[in-house]
Amino acid sequence: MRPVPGTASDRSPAEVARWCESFERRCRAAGLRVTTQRLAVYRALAEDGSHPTADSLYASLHGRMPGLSRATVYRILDSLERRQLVRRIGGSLGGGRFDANVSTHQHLVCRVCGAMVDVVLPGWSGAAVPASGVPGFEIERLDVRLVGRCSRCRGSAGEADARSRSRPRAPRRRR
Amino acid sequence: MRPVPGTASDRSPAEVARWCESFERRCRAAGLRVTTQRLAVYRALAEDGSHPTADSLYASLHGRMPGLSRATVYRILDSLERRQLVRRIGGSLGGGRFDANVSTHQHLVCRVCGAMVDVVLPGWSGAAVPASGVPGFEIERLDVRLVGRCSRCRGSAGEADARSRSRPRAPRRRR
DNA sequence: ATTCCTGCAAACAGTTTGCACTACG
DNA sequence: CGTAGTGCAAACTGTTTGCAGGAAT
Repeated sequence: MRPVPGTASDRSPAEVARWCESFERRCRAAGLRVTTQRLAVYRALAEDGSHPTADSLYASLHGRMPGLSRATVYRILDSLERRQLVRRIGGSLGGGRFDANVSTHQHLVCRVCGAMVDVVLPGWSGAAVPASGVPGFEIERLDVRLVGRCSRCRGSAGEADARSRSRPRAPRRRR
Repeated sequence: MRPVPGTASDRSPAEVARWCESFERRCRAAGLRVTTQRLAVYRALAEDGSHPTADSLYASLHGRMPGLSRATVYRILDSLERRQLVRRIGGSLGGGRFDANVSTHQHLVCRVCGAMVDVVLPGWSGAAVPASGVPGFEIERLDVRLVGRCSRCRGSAGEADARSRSRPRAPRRRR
């Protein structure tokens, strides 16, 4: 799979360290066993602020952990998301993406290259909205994306959107 | 593919008629040929307020139009989205979903069953936000989802989320 | 008549599963 | 030592593509 764009966005080591320190505890509290694989996947996700996909995480880990299987990465991310230890971000663009940042925040999404960065808009906490009279619906959280073009993509004339970029691919077998 | 939940939400015939009437004109204006298939796909999407997937639309059309191919539905939706005649809604839940309603609005998403309904929160126009100081990012639109549980799913104890529901499936081939 | 569009089937990409085995607790 | 977790490979779902024939302008 192609790497997720915006890979340059690494998180501050201090923040990563803080998250990883408490991870083992939070894991146990959630009734999850602390395995080498789980730790590795979580750390990789915490360090990578580009909101990588499961496959993308697998690719970056596979070098260091040759035994690691793709299915395990999917299962781990699934288990972590279920216990709210990571967050899954819906994005039509190339499968589900993940975020180790579980505190309230929004996302800036570039429609051209697909880059996605965290942003905090003060006052946009979940509590701000449920007041609006909605049917019998119980709102639990807000999912806000600010879609536009990142500084890099504003320059390049490109009107093509992310989905349409021809991606490098192995030559297609003739039929 | 399984049908998208919340299929009960049909749009008002008046609204559908209005959209369909102008569709042919808007198509030509966008440089798209007006084909039987394009009309059919658009009408089906306009009538279905449940934000169906491409596959789901194909399934509902295939009965009436036996010749229609799945690839065509995908291509049509893609072409329409590019010209902004329909809107693609990113959602981790079961692939891309589409909406014939292209006016500014938000979505209520049930995390249990995946149902998705349009909702208009006054004052949440795109213009409300870009003022917030963001780097070199040019915000073009806001993508807001209110995630929670619909009235139907609040009743049923279910804590399982939509992704985890076992879906009916043909028996798996033994290996 | 020209160009876009469609149907078909195969290829692709992303994700999930059954089963046997490993290792956490 | 019991059970959650893992590796492997195959299967499955959703989507895209090349090509040849067909329809819209």
